[in-house]
Amino acid sequence: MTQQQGTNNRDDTLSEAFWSVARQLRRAAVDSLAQWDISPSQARALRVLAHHDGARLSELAEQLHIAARSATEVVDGLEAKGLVQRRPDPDDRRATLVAPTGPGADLASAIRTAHGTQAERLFDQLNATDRAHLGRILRKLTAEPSGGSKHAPRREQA
Amino acid sequence: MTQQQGTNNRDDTLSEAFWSVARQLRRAAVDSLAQWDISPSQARALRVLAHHDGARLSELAEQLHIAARSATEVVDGLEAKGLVQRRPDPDDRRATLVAPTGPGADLASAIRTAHGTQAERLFDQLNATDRAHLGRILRKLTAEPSGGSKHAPRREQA
DNA sequence: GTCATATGCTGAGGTATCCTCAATATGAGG
DNA sequence: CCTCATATTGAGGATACCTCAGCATATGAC
Repeated sequence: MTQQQGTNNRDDTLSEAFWSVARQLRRAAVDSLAQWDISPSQARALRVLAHHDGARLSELAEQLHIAARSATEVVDGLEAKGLVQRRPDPDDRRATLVAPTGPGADLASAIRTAHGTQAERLFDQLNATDRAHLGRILRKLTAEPSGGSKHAPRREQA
Repeated sequence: MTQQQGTNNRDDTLSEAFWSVARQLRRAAVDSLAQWDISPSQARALRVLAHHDGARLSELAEQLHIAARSATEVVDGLEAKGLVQRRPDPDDRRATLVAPTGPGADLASAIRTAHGTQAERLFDQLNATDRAHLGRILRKLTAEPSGGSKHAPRREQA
């Protein structure tokens, strides 16, 4: 159904290209984060936590667009390294607040200072205009999934 | 303190945004490919194979920007579903040619016809201009930066 | 106060992609 | 034949996600 031909032949590679870049990005991230013995997803979580200076696991999950369970996992890793600390939320005893420790905060800024991982370097080859475009477009895409997906980490289950 | 205004650190979220979109893309792909019982990476490989109508494993790996070993794995999966077939390369007995079977080719076109998985739909919310921008930018990024290290064999262990 | 029900976290277990390292087989050139 | 490069794969692992079930707590209804 549908006959969106005409512009079809080339742009079917949009997601292909996207994946290629994603792979590169991942490799670059792994590579440059190796010196701190931290994984990309941990670094991302740490960044969020450092920025908010403490957040609930559920908030973290939401920020990262991952399932709550996955946030637990990431935080486990960070806590094991002593970079963050869990503490009970005084306002809700079900909840757990996670905040960077001293070393965690230091590492967060170290990473930030090092230009947010060399991964960002990948984007340095773009000029300002392109970076702006990319940022704008990506933000447009993240805005909303457009259409209900059953896999989304949303509580939309009957 | 040091004022880091020069390069405008607002773009420190570029890779963040990128990851978010990548995640969405993955979910959308998994979702829409589920009806054919095929995974995203298998679909990608199948597409490449259908396009070339038979390629060596190593060629496939190169096309997909993955390690040869990983290509073996993907092909294993496709072969198990009867979508592709291995056969010895008549020109080089070390090599294996992989080509889509009848059903495999059919599926490849089905997927293509269905607008290359709903994953592409994600990009439909962009107008033509933005899609063009995105495509151009992504291609610029995939064009292997000056880094030179293409995730090649690195047996560097001190 | 006591339910029912919603919410927050995590244990258990699973999937998808990718990787490196070390065989094994073959090809190519001395 | 020997040596070196190349093609594929077995073995084993890492990362980053997920769902489902279970428990603790919160909250609103009665």
